[in-house]
Amino acid sequence: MRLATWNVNSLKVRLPQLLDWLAQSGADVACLQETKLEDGQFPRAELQAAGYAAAFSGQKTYNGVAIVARSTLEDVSIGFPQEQKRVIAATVDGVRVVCVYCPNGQAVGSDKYEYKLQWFAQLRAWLKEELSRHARLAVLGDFNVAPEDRDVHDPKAWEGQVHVSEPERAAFRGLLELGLGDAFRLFPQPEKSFSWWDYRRMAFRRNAGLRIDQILLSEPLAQRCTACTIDKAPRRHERPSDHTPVLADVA
DNA sequence: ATGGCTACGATCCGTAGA
Repeated sequence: MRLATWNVNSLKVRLPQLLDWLAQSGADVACLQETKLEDGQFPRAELQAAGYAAAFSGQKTYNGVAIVARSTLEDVSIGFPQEQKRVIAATVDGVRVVCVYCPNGQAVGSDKYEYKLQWFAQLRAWLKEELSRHARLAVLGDFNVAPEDRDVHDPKAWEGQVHVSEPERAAFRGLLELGLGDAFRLFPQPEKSFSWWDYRRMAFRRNAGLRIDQILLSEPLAQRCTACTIDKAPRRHERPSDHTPVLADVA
């Protein structure tokens, strides 16, 4: 089973790229973030024609998450109560799939930063509950945290900044402490592997990025995980998302 | 010096992202 996550930064703009990528990547399940679409605008028919069912929770302009899958999506849940549409979960082929779009946090010390830390505490509590019911659980998404310095192109320049600050990293580790593993770090990886690059200053060409999109696997899934990779190809397209997909294979 | 892109929904600039 091939699981994937991709912050598409507007599904309306990126739908053609998503359909191409689904056909090429072999993804069985794809978690999408920043769809920026109300549910009535979700391109259900286009995805269905491509062979994917979908569960989605969206809003206009901001946020919005979706899970698309070749198999049936069962027991769909929109996660913990919230105005911002950032969490959706479904069971696919016996795997509990949780799609998250964690808050950005804007700047350390801002109201949005405090919201981000509180949000992670809520997510942790909610995931703990989900894990008690689902041994085979995967959390995929844009966590907006680079867990370690090796996930940052220039750790010195980023030191203490939002996405790498110690409280954010502690919040991320708090999720791992529930018994989840960062699939990407289960395997040897190339140095300077990132999943996001700023649109400005030719950041992608300079590989000035962050690894802020992750796939977390519960122990039974981590033991069966055979690969985890970042697919940089979509970031090279015309009009790309600033994020690129991350994939994990689970036997 | 603190911007630089991109998407969006509002107007022809502001907000947000990371």
